[in-house]
Amino acid sequence: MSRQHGYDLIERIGNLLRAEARQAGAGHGLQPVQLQALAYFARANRYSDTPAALAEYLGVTKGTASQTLMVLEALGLVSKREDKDDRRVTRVQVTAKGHQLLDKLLPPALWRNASAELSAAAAQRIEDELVRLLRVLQQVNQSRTFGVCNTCEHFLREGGRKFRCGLTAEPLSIEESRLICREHELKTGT
Amino acid sequence: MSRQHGYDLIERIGNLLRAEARQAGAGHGLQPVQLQALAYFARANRYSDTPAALAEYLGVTKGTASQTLMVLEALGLVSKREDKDDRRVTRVQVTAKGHQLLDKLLPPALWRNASAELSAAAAQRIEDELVRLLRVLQQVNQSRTFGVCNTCEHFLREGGRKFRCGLTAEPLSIEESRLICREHELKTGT
DNA sequence: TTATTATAGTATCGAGTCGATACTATAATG
DNA sequence: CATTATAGTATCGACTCGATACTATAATAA
Repeated sequence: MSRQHGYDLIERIGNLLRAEARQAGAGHGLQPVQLQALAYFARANRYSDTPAALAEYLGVTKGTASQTLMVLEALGLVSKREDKDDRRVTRVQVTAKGHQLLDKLLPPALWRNASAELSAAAAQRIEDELVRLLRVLQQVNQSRTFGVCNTCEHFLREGGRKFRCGLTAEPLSIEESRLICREHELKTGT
Repeated sequence: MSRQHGYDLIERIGNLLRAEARQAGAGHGLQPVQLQALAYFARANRYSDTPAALAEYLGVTKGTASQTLMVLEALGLVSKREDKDDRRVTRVQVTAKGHQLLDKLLPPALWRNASAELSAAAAQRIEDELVRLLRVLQQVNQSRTFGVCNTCEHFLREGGRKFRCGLTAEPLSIEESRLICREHELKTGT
């Protein structure tokens, strides 16, 4: 019935959620971008917990990403440490305080309430279509997918509960296999 | 397959499109928000072409909306005029230059290319689910829907090609009935 | 009528985003 | 060992955006 185009719809939805995220974060002195960055590191695996990866994920320059991180660090929501092997890289962890805040703020109340209004089936349909849309966009944009490790082209099952990354050849824990990875690639033929 | 949650998906999609919109507008000295505002006025009907309506649409304060408009006016993309009946209100029109720019920039190339990759049926499925999601969000948020006039609860067909708004009692042209309206309300039982 | 209150919009300020540029430090490559 | 690439930071300027205060006009109440 509605004659709105897809792009307008996405814009509308984005505006509503952004306004909500702004309000949610404002109470704790956080901008929407900062909240997104915090959420990213809470779900990033060991190949993806760096400022450079955040910049790619958010689609901003590394300078901007660096600034965002400085704010989060000053607030005690994340901590940094130097990588042992490559002393150029900095690794970022979410602190207990950061995790606590995330649990409280994300997803925002509007989203939670909206989800409650939907049947499980309806929510699943929406999610399925969103996944399709995202994949096409990423494919066209040739951007990294930042998918979950165990859905990756490089993910190997070595029998039982043993997993390995085919790209780095390193073994992976179950927990690790559920985090998002910068090197994630869509399985061919999916 | 994917274990990402709906909210993360929306965030990802939003980031990709926002980065694209930023790039598109940057070449013409426009910020993403300014482009959105311009697009809004290009599709706003006569009840909705004011700074206050823009503020509601974008979810920002009227001060912010006013500033955004000042930029667009300085660039010659919109023009303002006083309302005849209520001298407090300002009406905003997109200039020829503004329309020209919009045609060039929106929807952004990424979206156009992605659409080209999808079958008509797949695109329709995505759009349908986006509409559902948006409606639930608006319902929960109790925000205005900003829908197209002829999908409104107040829209009246008076036989043939004659239409009328049941809220203001004014007659509507066919063209007008295709624009978005600040007073739009979802039909009950849809 | 006249006071009060509500609404539309602008002006101004400060905190923050974000891109651009330049820079340092380390690693990889020739 | 020189060159080049990469990770990250520092700094600056243009801009967003909320908060607050303000003006002008309209609607409402006394």
